[in-house]
Amino acid sequence: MEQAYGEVNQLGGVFVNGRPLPNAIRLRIVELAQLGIRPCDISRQLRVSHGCVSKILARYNETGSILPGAIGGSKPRVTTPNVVKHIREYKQSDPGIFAWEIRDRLLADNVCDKYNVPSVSSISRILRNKIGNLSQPSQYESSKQPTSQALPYNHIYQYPYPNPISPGSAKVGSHHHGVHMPPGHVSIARSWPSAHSVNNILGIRTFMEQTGAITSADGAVYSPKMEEWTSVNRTGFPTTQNINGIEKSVETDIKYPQAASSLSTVGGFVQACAYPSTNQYGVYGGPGAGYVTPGHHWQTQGSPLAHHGPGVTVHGGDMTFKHQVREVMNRKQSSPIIKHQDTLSSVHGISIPASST
DNA sequence: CACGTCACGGTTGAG
DNA sequence: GACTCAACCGTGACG
Repeated sequence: MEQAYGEVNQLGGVFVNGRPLPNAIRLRIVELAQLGIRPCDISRQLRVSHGCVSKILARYNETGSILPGAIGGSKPRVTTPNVVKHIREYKQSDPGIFAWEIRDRLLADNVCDKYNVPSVSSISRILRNKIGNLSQPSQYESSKQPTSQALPYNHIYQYPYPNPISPGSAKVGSHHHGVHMPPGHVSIARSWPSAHSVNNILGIRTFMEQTGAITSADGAVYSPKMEEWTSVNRTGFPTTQNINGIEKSVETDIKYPQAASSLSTVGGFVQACAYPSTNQYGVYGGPGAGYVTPGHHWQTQGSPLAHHGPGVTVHGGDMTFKHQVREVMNRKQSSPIIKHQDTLSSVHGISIPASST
């Protein structure tokens, strides 16, 4: 498996079908764009299809994240037992109620929020399938926990991005000026899992990422496998609350040798990524490097990245770092929401482990 | 020519 | 443990 090297696209770039580009590349795309380089040129330079460049940039502009979305898994269901219960209640109290009215009520009663409220069609289905016969006395004895409901995931789900931290603020301003803005500060990627993942792990992930990236960069010392970031992807979200999750993820292995290698410099940037790029097999690894810098160094411009932020050049101590990271995470955990500042600082921290300490 | 969009074939991971 | 299914991916092509 590990050998599963990718395919080569028309531009000569290597990619793995079905898998996201390495964060390093994604990052690079964003950075170059911020430097004013046109997407078509970025595409050629990095040898990534323009469709992909377009997509990544669009997402970045929209969410502030360079990270790929959460792949696989199931989206948490919105039709939790509690929601169904409420629907049933509404229907019982008003048999003629319309699905859309139920939807509104769910929102009004805070049974759901706009992010997890079932669609009208879902409600209709529920009415049809689960509540077909209203007559049936719900033995759900009422219950009243209006909001809190048992939505295991819900709460998580709730704020896809609402987190101020993220996308909104950050991203927006940033992209145009390549200035000091970290291209991708942390932010959440998409709305669902990702969001969560980030959510608590925000800092964490960020870290990991960096770690990862960096690590890989250094490759030298350790053989870093980016397992770290691995599952973070979505795993994070359910697990979120605990490092456990993380730890867990860590366990999962992934080999992502050095996708980021060339980007070593980018290290700092990685922060951009709210969370790891899922697992990318070594696939990119081998070729990766090559692929990243296929012919020419994209660093053409004098490695913009490098200049970029805070001490970008970090690749500090891989593993070591990891550990640190973990710890940090622990700490960070408390403050799931790390504003970029924090993030940044952390970033700095990266270069200067001190922060973590 | 640049770029947004989307079908396609693919992977992933929760359930 | 195999399977399902919905989510995401990047490419490549179209407009």
